[in-house]
Amino acid sequence: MSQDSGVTELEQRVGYVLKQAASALRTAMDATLRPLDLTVAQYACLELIGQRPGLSNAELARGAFVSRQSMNLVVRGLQDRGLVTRPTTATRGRVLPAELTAEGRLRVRAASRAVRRVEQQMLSPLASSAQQRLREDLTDCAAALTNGPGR
Amino acid sequence: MSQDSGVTELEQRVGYVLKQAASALRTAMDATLRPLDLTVAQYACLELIGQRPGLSNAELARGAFVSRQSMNLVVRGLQDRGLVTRPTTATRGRVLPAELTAEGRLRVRAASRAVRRVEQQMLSPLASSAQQRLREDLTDCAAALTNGPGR
DNA sequence: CAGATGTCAGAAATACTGATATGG
DNA sequence: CCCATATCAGTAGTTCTGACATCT
Repeated sequence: MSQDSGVTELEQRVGYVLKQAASALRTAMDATLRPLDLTVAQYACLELIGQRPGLSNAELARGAFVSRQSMNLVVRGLQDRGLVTRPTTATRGRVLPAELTAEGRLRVRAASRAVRRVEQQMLSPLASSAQQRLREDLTDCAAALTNGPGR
Repeated sequence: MSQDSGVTELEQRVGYVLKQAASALRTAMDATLRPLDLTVAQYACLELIGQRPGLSNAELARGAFVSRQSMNLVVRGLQDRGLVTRPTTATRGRVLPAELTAEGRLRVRAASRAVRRVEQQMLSPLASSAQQRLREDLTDCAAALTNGPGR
């Protein structure tokens, strides 16, 4: 390591390794969820609804990092498959809070177990303390980009 | 924190925070590169060619985590803008190795500086040693998913 | 022959933009 | 009035799938 002259190997760039890890995780999740007839977006939607019942479509979209339009299609598909219910009329304001059906709860439990296995495989080279630290550091990094540009 | 019964908060899931960080980085890079008239895919392509001249289109695609078809469109666009050159006939096999033009080198240098600032902002809450550790851990995590499922 | 590559075409999912309407 | 929401429509960029030819 000479003097950090500004030339950084691609594999040493945080952005690159972050993208690499996220891409690998995405591929692994796709493969794991395919036998369960769920896409990653559908799984994320189900998991969100299961953990925070009553979320609006816009909140689901933000939580799953997709557009409102895409999430709208996802929720409709899950409704058609009987995994999600949404009231037809708004009880408060314009929000139509989504909830899991009984089958939806079964499905998300199975999917969650499968995804958890993938996450554990990804974390397998790290010690338990390093795993926890990784979660915290990634959270801090995301917050540093979202909140504090000039603030 | 009671007993870790298998119910994990969404914000504690590695997959979620990883996606969160990657998504925030993507958004920040988009905003940073827009004034330079570059998309993230175009920047990744230029950076790859700059650091490893002579890469084939398929190698570029793998390196940028996109499909060969998408990378093909990206390279063509960069060729039309005079940032990239590719021989019309293959000198060896079927590969048409891409290289940066003089203007391409200028453009990628400016873009690289801008992206590096974003990366530094993302890493700002972390100490120097923690930054290096994060890079290594992410690399290990990606490798754990790519290489070693059952093999 | 197997394997990697470059290329083309169609289908599908997603995102972006703009517009409209409703409710706080 | 301002803002967030839900929804619809059109456009565009990306991926996936399959296919074919070329070269090692």
